[in-house]
Amino acid sequence: MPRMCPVVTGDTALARRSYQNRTKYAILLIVVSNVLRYNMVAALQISLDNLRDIPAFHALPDEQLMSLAAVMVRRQYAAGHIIFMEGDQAESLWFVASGRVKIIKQSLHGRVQGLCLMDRGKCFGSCPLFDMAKNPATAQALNDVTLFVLPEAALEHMKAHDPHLVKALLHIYSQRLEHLARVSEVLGAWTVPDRINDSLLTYADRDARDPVVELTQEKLASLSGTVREVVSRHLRLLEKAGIVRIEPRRIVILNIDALMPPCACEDQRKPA
Amino acid sequence: MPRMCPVVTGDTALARRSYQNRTKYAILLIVVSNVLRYNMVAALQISLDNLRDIPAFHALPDEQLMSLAAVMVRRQYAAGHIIFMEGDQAESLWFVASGRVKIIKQSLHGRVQGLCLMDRGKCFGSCPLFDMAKNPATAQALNDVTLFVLPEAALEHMKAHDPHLVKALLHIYSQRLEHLARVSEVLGAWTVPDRINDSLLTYADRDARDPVVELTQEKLASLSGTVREVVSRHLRLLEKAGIVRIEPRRIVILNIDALMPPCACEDQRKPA
DNA sequence: CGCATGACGTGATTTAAGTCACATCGTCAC
DNA sequence: GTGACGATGTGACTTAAATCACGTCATGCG
Repeated sequence: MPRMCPVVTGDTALARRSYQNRTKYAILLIVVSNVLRYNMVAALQISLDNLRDIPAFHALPDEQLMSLAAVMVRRQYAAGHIIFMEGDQAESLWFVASGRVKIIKQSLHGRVQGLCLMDRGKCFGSCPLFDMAKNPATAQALNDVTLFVLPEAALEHMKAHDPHLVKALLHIYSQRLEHLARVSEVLGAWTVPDRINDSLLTYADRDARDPVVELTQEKLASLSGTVREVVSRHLRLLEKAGIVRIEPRRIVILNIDALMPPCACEDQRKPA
Repeated sequence: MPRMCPVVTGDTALARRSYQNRTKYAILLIVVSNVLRYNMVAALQISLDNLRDIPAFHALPDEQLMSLAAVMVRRQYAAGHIIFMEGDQAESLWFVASGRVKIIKQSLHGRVQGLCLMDRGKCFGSCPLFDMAKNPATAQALNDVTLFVLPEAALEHMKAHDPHLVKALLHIYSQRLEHLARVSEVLGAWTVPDRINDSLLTYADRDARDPVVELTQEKLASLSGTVREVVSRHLRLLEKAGIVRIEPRRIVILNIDALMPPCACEDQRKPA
């Protein structure tokens, strides 16, 4: 049977040992991760400036920020740790202060489908906001990450007393909905190379003049719904065409226009 | 270049004439549909009983129902008509009174990826609820359909005055989010036959003892992210195995357990 | 330093699944 | 009845992309 694939993270060693037993290893890793997730490093106070860094809170008056700071908690996770799992009881709303968090779905066969990445300022963990009982997906720290946590109880209180803020959060989730719809389309209707290009664009850090994607090829593959080897080969093609430069654990985009999705360009097939 | 595919609806004739020109026909159809969508048949009053049929409104006191009935509008669309298009200005919240509506994403190449079906009682058109500017996907009448429309203005009013109802609606969208996350996983990590089975389960009408899927193979293919021929072949296999019975425009499920997703059954590969 | 480990490159092979090209049925309109 | 058209069945072919099996190259560490 086909389509078995990379395990949660860092599976090179496992892969080297055994391909047949991947499933078992996957299950194992999930269990291990479940333990790791309580392994946070610290829980400290949060300053107002910290909160102002988060777009949703940016325009809030100081008094509201202070009440938020009083109930929110700072947590840190090491790279690879599972923050919450799909199917878990939904507890709180999470904000990324630094680092990146990967939102994934894992089919029990061990295959991982990345849904999106959350970086600085983004919030995730939709569930309590919607009265959702269980998390719809898994969140994993991509690198070392600092999160601010808004516990469910506080959120409940906010829903009743601060509709304005709730509205801002809902807006964020509208984008989430849109993004997921897009992922579905891309996975269903695009070719794999197009999907890889799209992921490059989506996850590029565009601050610099040469945008950079700080991801291993493994993780890029998961976000594109494919496997490492294919990503590797496709990137090599792009590099030969002068569109990207491959560096360890990162890809530098040299010609961003060349990656633009096939929609834009009417027809990339031979015109004749 | 591969992966070109079924056009919006009823493309058999087109397909017969020309495979090469599909793209052009697809674009054409989209334009045509854009005209058709204003072609609703009637706009009539709505009774309280009509509203009570919708789960979200079920527990509402009469007075609230009456105020809803005052602002909501009934519309009817013929099979195949586009109700709204991806990218359109989001105008209102829609409820399905009868018939079924298909939510789709169309990549400009003419390929259609079905996201979900909405049947009686479901609501769609998330957007105004979230302050979303544009529709994230397209809605098309699958068969003749009657819809109740809650215009944006009324919704705006409701958001301020009836938090309880808004909460109920948000809950619906939490399920939407969950469903989309699932679609993404399924498209990215499952094999095509599994995806078809999953679609059969998802869209079966389970009221009868033998559940029935009232869909053409074409539409089933779109919902599964594949093409008609593959669906046809796979269904034939299922029929030979005694799991379904194929009838024109519908599939009768005889052994629903046999369709259950691969997750459930630990391992469907040979145990040795 | 050696060795484990994790990231990446690549050829060979396999196969799932899309594409093409017709054929077969109903049924509905005229 | 007889086209027309829409839904479906199917064989033959093609190919994108996954899998397998290694090899290379860094980096960290006892």
